[in-house]
Amino acid sequence: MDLDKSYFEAMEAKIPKGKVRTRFAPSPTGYMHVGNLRTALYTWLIARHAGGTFILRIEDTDQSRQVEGATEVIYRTLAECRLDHDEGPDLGGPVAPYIQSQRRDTYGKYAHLLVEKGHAYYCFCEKTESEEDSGQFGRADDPCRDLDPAAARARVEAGEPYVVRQRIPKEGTTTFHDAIFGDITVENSTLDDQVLLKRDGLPTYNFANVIDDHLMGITHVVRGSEYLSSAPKYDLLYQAFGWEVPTYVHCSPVMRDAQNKMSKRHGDPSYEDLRDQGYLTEAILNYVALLGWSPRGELAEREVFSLEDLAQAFDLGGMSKSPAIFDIDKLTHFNALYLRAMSPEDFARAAEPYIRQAVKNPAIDAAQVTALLQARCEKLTEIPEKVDFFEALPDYGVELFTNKKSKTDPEVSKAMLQAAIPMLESLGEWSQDSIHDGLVALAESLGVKNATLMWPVRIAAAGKAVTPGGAVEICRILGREETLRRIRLGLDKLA
RNA sequence: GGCCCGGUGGUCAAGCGGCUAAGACACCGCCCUUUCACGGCGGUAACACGGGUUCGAUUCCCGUCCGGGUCACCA
Repeated sequence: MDLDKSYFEAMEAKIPKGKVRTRFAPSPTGYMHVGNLRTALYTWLIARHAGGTFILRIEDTDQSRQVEGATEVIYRTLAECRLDHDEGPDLGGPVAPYIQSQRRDTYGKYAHLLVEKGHAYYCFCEKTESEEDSGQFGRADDPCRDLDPAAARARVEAGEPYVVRQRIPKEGTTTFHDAIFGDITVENSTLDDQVLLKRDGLPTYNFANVIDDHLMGITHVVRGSEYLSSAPKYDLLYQAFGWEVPTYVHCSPVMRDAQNKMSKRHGDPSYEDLRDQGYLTEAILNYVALLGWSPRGELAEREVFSLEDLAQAFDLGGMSKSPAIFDIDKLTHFNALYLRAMSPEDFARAAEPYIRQAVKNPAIDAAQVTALLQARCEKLTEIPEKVDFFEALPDYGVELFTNKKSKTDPEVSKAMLQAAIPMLESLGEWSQDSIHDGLVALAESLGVKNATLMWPVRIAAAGKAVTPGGAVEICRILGREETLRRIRLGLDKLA
């Protein structure tokens, strides 16, 4: 083993100091689920709130689980969500490389260093079945633990396969601190001599994490609470190296229901799935931020936060210890809020493609349609089905002409439509106001309520019971000719 | 099963020894109205249970129950 002191000194020298540094460290699975996104968001928020540095690190130490195009999904998602990183595989940085598979030598060196220090040992056992039959204790009494160091080193140098295991004290307790869970103390006897360096020379997740977080100068380690129980072993590792322990921030999981986490396996949506379902990135981030974190003090009642607002308001004290169930209805509500908050121009730009998906006829003015839609849709993807009647009159039944509230039935409707035709034909200009005034005046002269006339006109014009906009808007958009054609068609049905 | 963590309405949650226990989503009414929405107003609905500590517990402690996590040469 060459334990070149200067190597470690050089590594230490590169570590940036004095600023908050956080890292999002996904393993490339090709799927960015909501829990992942939330972890990335919180990690980013901690950095930005403090004016610190946000780092992207790819954890690909599992040779058997590589997924094609997986890192692209990560880059894409972070970029779309505007969770920009300052250092990473693509950008480089002072502590490059940022891909674990490219840091292999480093882990090996530190593993051997730890053996040298006596806090780890070489293990030549085939597999770890001994844990099974060691009774009460989850930990094996690994025979290699007490091998003579010199003898063990000789076997390693002779090329015998080995793993490096952490030497956990048999006695005593270890207490570690988490920013949201507080102090947690465990008996060392419940901790096992975990593998640090695998037989293939690559580090385990736990080891690589500690090494990288230290060497990259990470000050806040944000991760899922499933790592809570391995955290004491991390502290022991930091102690063994004589390193400063970073602040741990363990996040409770995002659940699909009371007992299951969100997962790809269950078909739960990833960020990109949600986006494809018509959810706005800002709405997703806003909602996800509030799943497990809530503002406190005077902000306690506020729910709408832009990314910038979040960066300013975010604090670890507002984080929840218990799991949160993902509620698509509430996300939908946020989406509707964001849709309505858009300027009419922005909304029109976003909505037009969806309108054109259903309405090809260039005579239909998409801009006029979007104006009707803004207060009426929760997701952009529901637009096509709402506006398809502009393209083609649906085949509808006469029962639609019956509405008890506006006192209309087929008989009344027939009279209304018959009266409407000459009026609409003689209208000077075809505008919102002229149609509206004409119809209202007609209702008055006929001695009926506006609704009694409007209902059949709208039904005849649209061919469906529920429409965005009323009779006037629909007629205006359809144009005089098409409106009259549809009303005559309605009359045919009523004949 | 051992160890660790958690437990306020269906959901997200505020609360951090004294409150008629916020707010939001969903749901249900009413108003507005040219259908549906939007908007406005109102309503149903919660401190898991049992012991302590205390003048006083949702809040602090213990136990029970329930839920989650973890016990890999996966992350």
